[in-house]
Amino acid sequence: MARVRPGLPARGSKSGRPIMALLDLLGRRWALRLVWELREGSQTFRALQERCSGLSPTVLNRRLSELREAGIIARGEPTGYALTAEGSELLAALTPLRGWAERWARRSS
Amino acid sequence: MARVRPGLPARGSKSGRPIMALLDLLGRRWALRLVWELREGSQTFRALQERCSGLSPTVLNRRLSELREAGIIARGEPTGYALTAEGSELLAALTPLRGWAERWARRSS
DNA sequence: CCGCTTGCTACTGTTTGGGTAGCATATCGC
DNA sequence: GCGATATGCTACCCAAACAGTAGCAAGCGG
Repeated sequence: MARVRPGLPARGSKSGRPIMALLDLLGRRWALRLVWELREGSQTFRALQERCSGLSPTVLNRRLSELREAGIIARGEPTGYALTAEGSELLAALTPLRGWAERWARRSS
Repeated sequence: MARVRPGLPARGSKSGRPIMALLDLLGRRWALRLVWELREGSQTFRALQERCSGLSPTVLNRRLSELREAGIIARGEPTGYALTAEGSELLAALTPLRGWAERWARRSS
């Protein structure tokens, strides 16, 4: 399942530095996007699929498993998936990206 | 070459919202890591390869092309690659991740 | 010329992801 | 009970992405 934990060496880093593990985990397809799509609360498996334009359930389930094992997301109540407290902090650390992306759009238009 | 520009619809988003294009671009393997590895200045092609534990030149060149086309990195002087001004701002928007990753490591140990 | 570094491409396999179908469970109305 | 619907999820097979290795052309120092 290609576990990703901050203590384990990440793909491309034998040091085990947490930031490398994180960049590895978030650098997998749809991982960043999934965290982003959960910003407004819990979503069901199928809702996540639709928001990511029908990504295959295989990959969705794999990413969900990895992110759950990393403690970033968890099962929602009574259904679906949601960010954990840690996941919410990660999302907060990610929000500067939105501002940057908007400036980027203005500059390159 | 799978161009990524903020105006173009990203994989999985027909809206063309810049954040989606960015999450798509940075969600490709090694992309986040490459931006990170350039944080302390220009690096040669082969230096980047080593820092990412020998990722294949095929992929490295593809990521570099994509990131260059997106205006995030550029050719260094006289050799190598470096972050552009925009790229440096992106890196700045990414730095909160390091703090999060360190807390993450402490919590899950 | 020789040796070294530069960025980069070609080739061949393995890994990852995409696309579709379908299952088992639960919940609702009836 | 019954069907209808929604849930999370798995199996299967094929395409795309990536890894691993070799090697090339250009530039520079000697």
